[in-house]
Amino acid sequence: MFKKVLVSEDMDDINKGIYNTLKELGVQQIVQVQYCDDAYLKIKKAILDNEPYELLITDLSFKSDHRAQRFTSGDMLLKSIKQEYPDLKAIVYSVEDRLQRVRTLIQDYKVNAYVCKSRRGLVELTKAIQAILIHKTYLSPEVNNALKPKNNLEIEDFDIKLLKQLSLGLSQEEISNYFKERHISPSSLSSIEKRLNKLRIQFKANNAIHLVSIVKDLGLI
Amino acid sequence: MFKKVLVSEDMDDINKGIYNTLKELGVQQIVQVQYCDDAYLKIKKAILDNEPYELLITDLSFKSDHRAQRFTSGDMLLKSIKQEYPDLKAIVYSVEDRLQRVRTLIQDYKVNAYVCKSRRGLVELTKAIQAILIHKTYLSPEVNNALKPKNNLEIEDFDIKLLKQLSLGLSQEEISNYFKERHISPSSLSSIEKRLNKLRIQFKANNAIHLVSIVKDLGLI
DNA sequence: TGAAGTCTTACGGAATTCCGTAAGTTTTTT
DNA sequence: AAAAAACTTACGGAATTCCGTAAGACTTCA
Repeated sequence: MFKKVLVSEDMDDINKGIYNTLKELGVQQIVQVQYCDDAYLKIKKAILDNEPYELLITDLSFKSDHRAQRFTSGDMLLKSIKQEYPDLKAIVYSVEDRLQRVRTLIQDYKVNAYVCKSRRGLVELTKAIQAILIHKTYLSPEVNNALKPKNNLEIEDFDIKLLKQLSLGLSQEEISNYFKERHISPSSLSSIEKRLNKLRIQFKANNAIHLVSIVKDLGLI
Repeated sequence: MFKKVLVSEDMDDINKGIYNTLKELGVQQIVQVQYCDDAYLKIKKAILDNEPYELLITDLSFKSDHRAQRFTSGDMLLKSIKQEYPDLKAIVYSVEDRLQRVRTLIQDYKVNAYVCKSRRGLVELTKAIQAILIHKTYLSPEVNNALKPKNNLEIEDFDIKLLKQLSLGLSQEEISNYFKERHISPSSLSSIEKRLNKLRIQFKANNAIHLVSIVKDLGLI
């Protein structure tokens, strides 16, 4: 378990929750700040003192007040920190769930986990920490599909249905009608084509026959 | 076991073998004739006497001699007999192994078994009799595929190769070239098409995709 | 809200498959 | 050796699939 953790979060009550969670996880040294600038300075200082933080947990949005700040948001803090100290693990803990923002943080800033503040937020935070301990990134369920569309195969239930009917000998037009009858969307011939084309690319199949052959071997249908 | 059996066969030594075999099987009454005409008359007579034969075993080819005959071959005899008395069981016991002739006898004349005279001919004959007793038709191994091409799968090595390449994503034209390179015949696009069409019909597949799906499920490829 | 992105649908042309017909070859049968 | 059957190949048109473009609806983003 991490020994020294920095928490950057301006809301007192939330800070309390995080603190308790970290204590329960066995974190010995927990430092909390309410401004991003403070977080930045503490991280710098700790490194100079040769007692670096192992993990940063930060919110994204901070209420602005009379104090003028260099970093007004968690994004900016993370960008700088991760550039200077790529090895420092970082978790975003925020209500923000816009997928593109999540994507930027994970892919560009190399944040290690993204946890949405929600009813189960602290549980998710625990999972995130445990994931990072074994060098994995973690996304709470609300934003779990932020990365998938780009990289991975996002084989939906729909795709399985589609491939299944295809393997049963229906033509693309018949599948279209089949879906229309059952009010499964999308159902147009054009969409069927498009989806199959996507699947062909994903599975590196030369044609529909090859595609069905591959997914049968994979046990998908 | 059959009680009353008629054997129509013009070679003495073979007659002897059949006789012994039938005796061993427990057939009580065995009548042997050397002309098809005699066989026909005996069958007629027995029915009139209300003591009909239960089984006819006949050769196909008979040496012609001075006696003019109405039926010069077993085929003709069987055709007439089966037309008049469809219930009388009949076994052809012949050296003939041309598949088409076998097919005609079984499918058109409704002969119950076809046994090739060979080294193991009498063993096969025994099997045939036992099969007929449980109302099954029997074909000795030499001609066992006489019926299969029509009904069943006569899946050749070629077909497997073809289906395999198809499942690997090659177009029919690519398969054609693939076969040409490897001197596998037939290799023309037209032949590939024709063969696949035959396979589709055999496996009741709607299209090539369906076909590959089916043969994969069957474990053929 | 306006802009950007995604999803669904439509359309058209090229490529491929599907299917019947038929000619030329080879094998089988008589 | 001639006839019949089966096999291979070719050809042409219809149907289907493949593939790029694009418009309209909806969602997400700033």
